[in-house]
Amino acid sequence: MSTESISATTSIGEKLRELREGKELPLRKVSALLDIDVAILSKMERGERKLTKDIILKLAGIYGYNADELLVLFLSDKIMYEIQDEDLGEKALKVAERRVKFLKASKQK
Amino acid sequence: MSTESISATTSIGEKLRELREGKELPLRKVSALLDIDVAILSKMERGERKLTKDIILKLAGIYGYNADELLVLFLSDKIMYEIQDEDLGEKALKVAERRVKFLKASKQK
DNA sequence: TTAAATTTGACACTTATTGTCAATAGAAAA
DNA sequence: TTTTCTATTGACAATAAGTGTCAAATTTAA
Repeated sequence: MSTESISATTSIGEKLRELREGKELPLRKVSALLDIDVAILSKMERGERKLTKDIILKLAGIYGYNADELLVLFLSDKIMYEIQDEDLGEKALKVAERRVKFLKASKQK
Repeated sequence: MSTESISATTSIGEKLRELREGKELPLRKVSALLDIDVAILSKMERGERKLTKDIILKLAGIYGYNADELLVLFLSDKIMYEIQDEDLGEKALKVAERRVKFLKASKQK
């Protein structure tokens, strides 16, 4: 999966809302499928409640959308939250990349 | 500040411990300067308690060490925590980078 | 205006995080 | 070894943060 197609401006919540509206499904129906309160799903789509990997995977199934792309968006949201308005955010991302690559290289033996 | 010199294997806690031991300062003295319990500082260095930006800045002052480098390490630790063992971590980092760059470009007008 | 959909806020509940402290363990010096 | 300094551990209560549930209020569409 490439990441180039993923928007730089859309959060995971917004994306999920777009997908739901694209399928013309009301919160009511989707929340029933997920077996959660309609208020919670509403808040998740608007970023007021935390999403979980589990919910994302279920929604990918419901909307017939690529799960990995949603998970990448989800993870990048969490990353964005950590670096927020920090000036050093970009540098921290570069260091994290180096560390991830290092870990990956360490694991494959 | 460049990030190339920052280790891919050292966490912020380990780094702070190295710095403290390099200066041969006991936890007791440093925690007194920070006005926190010695147990908390011990746990922070070993990653059992969360560090804060505030503490990091104070420690940079105490150890006479570059604050930005420590903050980058601190932020990258938090990022690493979010992506943990996720296969998609690296892709999420790339998306986050694009988003940060986009935000930066939006702000400068 | 009705009806459906969504949002909002209050609530009780659980879980996480916090600072404080004392006991334990470890290391180094005497 | 005994003493002393240092560091770690775990328990505790207090606070903060996150959770699901619900009903009322608002918005949207028919």
